[in-house]
Amino acid sequence: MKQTLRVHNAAIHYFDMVRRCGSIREAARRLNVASSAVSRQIIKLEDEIQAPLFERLPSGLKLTTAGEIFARHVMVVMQDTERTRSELGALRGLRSGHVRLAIVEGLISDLMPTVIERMRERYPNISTDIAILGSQQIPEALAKGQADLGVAFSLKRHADLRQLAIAHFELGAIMRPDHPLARHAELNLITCSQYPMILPTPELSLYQLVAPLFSGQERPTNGVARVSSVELAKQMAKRGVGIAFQTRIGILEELEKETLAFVPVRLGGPIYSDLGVYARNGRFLPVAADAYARALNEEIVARGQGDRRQW
Amino acid sequence: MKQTLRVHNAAIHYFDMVRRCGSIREAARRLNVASSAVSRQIIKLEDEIQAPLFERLPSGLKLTTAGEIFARHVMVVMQDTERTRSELGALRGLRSGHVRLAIVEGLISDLMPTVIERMRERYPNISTDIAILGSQQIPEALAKGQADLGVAFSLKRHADLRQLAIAHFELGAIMRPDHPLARHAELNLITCSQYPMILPTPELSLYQLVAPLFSGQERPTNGVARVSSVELAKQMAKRGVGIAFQTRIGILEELEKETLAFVPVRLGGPIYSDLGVYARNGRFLPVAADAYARALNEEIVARGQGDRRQW
DNA sequence: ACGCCGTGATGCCAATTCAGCATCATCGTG
DNA sequence: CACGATGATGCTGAATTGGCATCACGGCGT
Repeated sequence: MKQTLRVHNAAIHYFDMVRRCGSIREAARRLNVASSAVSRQIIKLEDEIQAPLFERLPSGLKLTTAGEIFARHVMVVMQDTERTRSELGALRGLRSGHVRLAIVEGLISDLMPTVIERMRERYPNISTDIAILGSQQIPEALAKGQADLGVAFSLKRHADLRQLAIAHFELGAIMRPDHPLARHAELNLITCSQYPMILPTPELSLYQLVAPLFSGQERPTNGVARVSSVELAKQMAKRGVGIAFQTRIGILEELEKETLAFVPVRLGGPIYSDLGVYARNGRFLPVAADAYARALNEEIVARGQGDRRQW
Repeated sequence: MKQTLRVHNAAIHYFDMVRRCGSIREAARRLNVASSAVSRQIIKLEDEIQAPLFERLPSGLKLTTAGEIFARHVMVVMQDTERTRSELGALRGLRSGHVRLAIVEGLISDLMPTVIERMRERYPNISTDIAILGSQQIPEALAKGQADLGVAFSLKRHADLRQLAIAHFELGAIMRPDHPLARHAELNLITCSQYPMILPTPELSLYQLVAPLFSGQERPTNGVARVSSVELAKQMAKRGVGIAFQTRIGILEELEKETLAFVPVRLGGPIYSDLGVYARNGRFLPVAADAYARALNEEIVARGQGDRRQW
C-alpha cells in the first residue's frame, strides 16, 4: 500500500521518522530496520550537510536549526512525491489517494457531509481523514504538513498559506422561531442584549466578530453562557436557552425545518465572516486533494453571499 | 563548487540531464560517468514508476506523459534543494548563491543597474545571470525552471506564477523637449497622430496598451516606424525621429538630463501598465533569490505610481 | 549507591547496489 | 553497403548498505 515511490534515498525517510519519533531506535523499529542503519544514515546526512541535524539529548533527539531547515526540505520532497504519485496514478486511470482535512467545528453539520457525499460519488477510491481543530490550529497543521487542506473562518493572511476559495457569510442571531425577535428583519446590539444570549469564547473565530458588539462592557449583562462550540450554541438556541450568534452555514438544516430562525445582526452595515479553503503555500496539490479543494469550493460558494474564486 | 548537497539519489540527476540532452550517452559524457550507469538508472526509475519515462526514438529520447510529470517533480526537488542549501549556507554566515533573472528589455537602462549595484553592495558573493526576454517568454522560463525570478510588464495572471511585487506605471508619449507637444500636460490620440510616431510591434507588451488607441485603423497614418525594442524607440525619439510611447521607468535618466520629455497619454483616464516581479508558484525561494526579490521590490515600488506589495 | 534498562555510536561481515568495460543489435547517413 | 552513433546488457570489481554484537553513557527505581 505505502509504496512510497522509492525514488528517493532511504536517508530522508529515516530522517523524517527520527524527527517524528525523537529517537533513532524507535524510528528503526517502525521502519523495520536495524538501528545502526538509521544511525549511520543520519550521520551521513550530517556529513553531507556539514552540520549536525539533531541535538543528542539524554531525553531524546531534538532538531537543530539546520535540522529544521532540512526538515522543511524533506517535507517539500515528500509532499511533492505524493503529488507525483497521485498524478501518475491518475494517468493510469485509478483516481485514488488520501486527503487529510483540517476543518473548524461549524462545518460538521452541513457542509462537510455534503462534500464528502459528493466526493464519494465522484471518486470512490479517495479516502479522507478529517480533523476538527480550532481556527488557530489550522494554519499550524498545514504548515507542519499534518493536513493537506484547511477550512476555516476569517484566517488572517499568512505567507505560508494559500487561499484556494473564499466566500462571505453574514453574521446573524439565531433563535427559536417563537422568540420575540425572530420576526425582525434585522437586529442591533441593544435589542439583542435585552434577551438572554449565548456568547462565544475567544477560541472561536466568531468571538472576533461578536466582541466588538459588546465593546466597553466586559461581561455582557444578559450573557447566560459562553461556549466554545458552535454546535453546542446551536443546540442551546434550539432548546430556547437564548439567542446565539452564527452565520447561516451551520444551521441550514434547521432553517429549512424551521426549528431555528436567523436574523442578520448589523452594526452600521452587515458583518461578514469569510470562510476559506487553504493549503500550504509552496506546494502543488495531489490530484485527490485538488479534487477535494474543488468540491469544497463549489459547496462553499453555493452557500456564500458574494462569492469569489481565486485559484 | 557544484556540491549539489548530494542528499538525493543520483538517478534523479541522471534523469534530469538525460531530459535536457535528449540522449543517454551525451548525458553520461557531461556527468562524467559511463553511459551504462545512466541507462540503468533510467531503467530503474521506470521500473519504480512502472511506466516508461522516455520514448526511445531513433532521433533521441523524448519525454512521455509520465516523464513530464516526473520531470516536474525533479524540478521541484532540485529547486528546493538549492533553497535548502542556500539557507544552510546563510546559517553559516556566507551569504552567497546564484540567481537567474529573466527581465524585459525596458529595464536595462535604469532599474536593473541600480538593483545590481545595490545587491553587490549588500551581498558581494551573490552571482547573477540576466536574460533579456520578451514578455511572453518570461512565464515560460520560470515554469521550466530556467530562471528564478522574472520581471515583466502586464503579465496576465497565471496559476503557475506567483507575484512578489507590483507597481503601476502610467503610459505616456516621449519626445524631445523641443517637440511641439512636449509642453502639454497630457495628450490624447488624435493630437499624437498628427505627428510622426514610433510604434511598438506586437511582441512588446506595450503593444497591448497602445493598440487600442489606434483601433479601427490597421496602420496608423503617421507611424514612421514599428520597432520591437523600447531602447531603440527611445534612441529614435531622442534623435527627433518622432514621438514614442513608454512608461517613465525606461527614461528616468533622460528626464533628469532633460534630453527627453514625458507627457501622459490619456484615454478617458490614465492608462497603466503593471510592472511585476514573479517567481514560479509552488516553491520556496533560495535566500539569494529572495534577497533579489526584495531589492527589486524596493526599487520598483520607489519608481511606481500607486504601489502594492503582496508577499 | 548501585544495578537495570534503554539510548546512540561503532567494528565487523555479508548482502546488495552501483559503475565501468566490452559487446551487441539497431538505425540513420553518406 | 559501410560507417558511426545510439541504447541495452552480461560481467566483474568497487562502493554502499544493512544486520549483529558490543561499548560507553545517562536516567530511574530499588
